[in-house]
Amino acid sequence: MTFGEVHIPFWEDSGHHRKTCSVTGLYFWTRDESRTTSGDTNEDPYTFIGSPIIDGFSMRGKDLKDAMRNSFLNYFSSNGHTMVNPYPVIARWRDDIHLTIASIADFQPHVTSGQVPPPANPLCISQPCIRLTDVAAVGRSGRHLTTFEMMAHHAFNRPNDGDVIYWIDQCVRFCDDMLVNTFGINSSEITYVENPWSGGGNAGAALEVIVGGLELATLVFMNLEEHENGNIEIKGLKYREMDLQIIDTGYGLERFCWAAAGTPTIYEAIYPESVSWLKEIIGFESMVNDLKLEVDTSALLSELSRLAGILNIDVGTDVESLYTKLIERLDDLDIKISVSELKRLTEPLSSIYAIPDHMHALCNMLGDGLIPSNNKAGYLARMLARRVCRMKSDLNIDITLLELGKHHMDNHLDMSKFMQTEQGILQLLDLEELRYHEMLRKGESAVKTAFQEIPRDALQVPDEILFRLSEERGITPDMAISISHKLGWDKLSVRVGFSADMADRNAKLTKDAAKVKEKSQILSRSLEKTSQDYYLDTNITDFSANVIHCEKISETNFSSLSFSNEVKEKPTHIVVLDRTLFYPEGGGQLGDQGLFSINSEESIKVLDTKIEEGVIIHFTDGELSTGLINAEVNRIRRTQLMDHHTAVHIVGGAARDILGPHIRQAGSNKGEKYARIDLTHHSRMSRELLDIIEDKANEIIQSNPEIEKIMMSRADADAKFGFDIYQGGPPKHDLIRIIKIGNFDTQACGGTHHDTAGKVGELRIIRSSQVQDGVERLQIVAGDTAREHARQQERILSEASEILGVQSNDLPKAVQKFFEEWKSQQKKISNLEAEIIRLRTSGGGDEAIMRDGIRYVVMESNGDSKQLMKMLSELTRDKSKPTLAIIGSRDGGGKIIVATTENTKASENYNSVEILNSIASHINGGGGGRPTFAQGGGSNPDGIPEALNAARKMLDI
RNA sequence: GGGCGCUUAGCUCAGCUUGGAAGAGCACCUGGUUUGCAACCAGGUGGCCGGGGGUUCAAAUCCCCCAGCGUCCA
Repeated sequence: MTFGEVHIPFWEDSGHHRKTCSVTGLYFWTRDESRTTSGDTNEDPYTFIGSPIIDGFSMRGKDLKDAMRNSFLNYFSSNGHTMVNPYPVIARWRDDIHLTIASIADFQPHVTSGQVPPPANPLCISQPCIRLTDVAAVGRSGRHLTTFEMMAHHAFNRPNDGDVIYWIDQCVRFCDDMLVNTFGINSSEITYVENPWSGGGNAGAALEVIVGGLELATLVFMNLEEHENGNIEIKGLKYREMDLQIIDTGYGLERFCWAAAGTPTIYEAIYPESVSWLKEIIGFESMVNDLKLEVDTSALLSELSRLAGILNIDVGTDVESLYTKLIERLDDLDIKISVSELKRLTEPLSSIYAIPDHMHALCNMLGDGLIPSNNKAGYLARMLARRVCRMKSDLNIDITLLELGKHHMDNHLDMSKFMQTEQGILQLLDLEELRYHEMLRKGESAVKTAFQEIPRDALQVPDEILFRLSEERGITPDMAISISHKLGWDKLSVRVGFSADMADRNAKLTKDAAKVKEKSQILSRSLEKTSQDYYLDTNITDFSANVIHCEKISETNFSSLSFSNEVKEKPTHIVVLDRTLFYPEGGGQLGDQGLFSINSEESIKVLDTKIEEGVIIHFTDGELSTGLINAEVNRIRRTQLMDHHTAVHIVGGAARDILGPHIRQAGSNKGEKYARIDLTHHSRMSRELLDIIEDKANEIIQSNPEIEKIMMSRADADAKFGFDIYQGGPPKHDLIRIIKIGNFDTQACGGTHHDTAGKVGELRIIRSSQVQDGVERLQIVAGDTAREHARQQERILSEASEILGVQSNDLPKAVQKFFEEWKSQQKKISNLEAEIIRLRTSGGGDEAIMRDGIRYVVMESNGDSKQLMKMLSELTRDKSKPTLAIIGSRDGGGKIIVATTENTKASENYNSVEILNSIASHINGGGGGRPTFAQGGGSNPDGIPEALNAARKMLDI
């Protein structure tokens, strides 16, 4: 049997036949012996539109989804599966993806790798998912969505341990039974297509479940993992069997709804309220009537949806060829319509369909506490918000993003399940629309500048200009063209195929940028994991332990290491012990420092501590031989690190209490001198706000709650505290350490903490800055450092006020006064200088010589080149006095300026640049400029008189 | 995580490619015009050209570092 084939007893028991699809060549199983195609080919149009294939679901929208979901979950619950609550759509437990893209993503990588047991086995779930890869096709194809719920039943088997829940046969039996007996689907219309799946390092046989031309579900039997010595080859990669066999299924909730509703598109089945609301607002009916089409629009739409479903065209990037093909197929069906008519009908519709879908994704993301940003997951939310804003303006509707959000939440969402409040989501939507309009406003002048070289009657814009506007300013080609029409380039259009090229360009840029970072090893050989004794009692700092390994740090190894700026000396050796109290850098907390005693007199310094695969590595300034040693962690530094780490948790909790549930830690750093915490928030924080948070944090410290340190399994922690505890990053172990500070803050954290919050003493938030849009960084000092910081501030104040001879309180006023005086005096000086120049040049002075109607001025002066220029312009301004002026100054290495009065005999006879170049050698310099105005300088100021003499000689004066 | 761009007068922005006297519009002030308002005309005030370093005789302009802001892709 080759990989991918599925032979199970169920096929025979139920009268299935294995056949080859006449279109795709894939094998499929069916009860209908006369069937020739697998069901999901371009010869299998949707059969359920207008005649539903799932009975008994007459409702629409949210009610329909709820009922469908319940039926599914009930079926599996009553068949031995434990129902598991859905996970957030923001995949914070993973560091490889931002969004939950499938139900199995909930259990990756910890459960699928076998490291952590599943929360239940077998289980069923309906997981909201967001996939943005086909975002451009949403609304156009009739079936694409960015947000959907993946209903699933999962089983995790360990056949080697004799622990098998169920495998392929039972899985298909469940599926078939449910489709036929719960959803009333005609059994002869179901096909199971053998189409093996591989991706993300795993692979397995799989069946696509197709009914009525629509793929309702996929059943994946994941039992292979990528391995260099694997004996199974799939698509050029080698795989081997895993210990774990995973039933990974996915049933599209929305597709079930569509199949039950039989509406022209999937959007009408799940978002009927939004679709009709938007249609009403833009007056869709009268718009259609105005088109005076010969055909019935509802029939046309159904036809379009059927066709889009089977046309194998990338709807996202190649809209034009989709239209061309649609017209051809419609013509075959005797529906006569032109491309422009079809577009006028479907373009507004595609937006009407896409808006509720996008709002659904957006509300779900924001509901999970995401803050829109210009980076990472936050950017995805912003992109969706901006797509909606754009569609809104294409439709020319006068409704805010906030109103759309309100309408969507009222009709399609159960807000009680979200962490963010409805008010909070609305505020974020409002902010996003403001930012969008700000971008548009700036975009207008950007287009004006970018297009200034393009003739007004041009038909097209160079690609590069459009690429750059899009990448740097967020102005899509369509937007750029529409702005340009307003500005007077009324014949411009986007060239056909441009968006496809832009997608290619992005793909190429991404590919070029993808560099694999090599993870370098610190240790030259593998060692036993070190016993992490610092967790036993964070207050003990003296201990003895056995040295089990010591090596010199090679130059190449050193260059791949990075140390914090608190590591002042260059380490020479690394030392590994069997047990240690030294905390290794991790979770944003810097590594411990201290001493290793060789004997009662000699010791070496521990400069930093890191961890690699469970082995704790001490970086020292000397060598140790194996055997027992005494060691001591720098107690003052450790205490300070604990002050800072505990303070960071407290500030996070205080900020969440004051600003709302969307406040999350996006990163942190705790050193000896200060700590910082990055918090997700949509706006900049004022000093007043920081003060409020600071007060709250100090209140928490004063109330002195106990700091609990709880060890528990990953599954228990997830169940008890939810995913908010993983603020420091995705968890990497099965056993998790929870730090719980009263009721103020609970986090999974490996750092060292005090036993009670009061030990921190006091904390100050000394400044805030923005790391990226939507992330605010707070700098914190706590404990002794807080006091030291206050002292330093006072020193700065008193020193500054001493210089000005005022009291500290009067400092701002005094500085203001001095600054203003300084400015006005600068002004006065420059006016006086101008006056001097006028006086020196008005009369022509002794330096002036008249000859042949030209005034020659050759003189030395004071001042920098700016002042000289002023002088020269005074001298050569008057056209009635043709002048050649040469002025030199010893300022700044020597300056010479040569000028002639423009359009006069002087400028005709003399070239300033030539004169300058011929005399500049005397000051070891050079220069240049225009023929009537040249300036230069050099490095030999004392050469000025010689240079001027040379000029006089040359001019013969 | 990877790019790209922007920062110039109180505001909105040109100028940077190719180094050589800091610009426009709006706002503001003065004068003119007008019954008044709006508008208009003439003149004027207002700039560490984000910060720091470098190259150069000379940097808003070229190079490097930092900061703030924006934007695209994953």
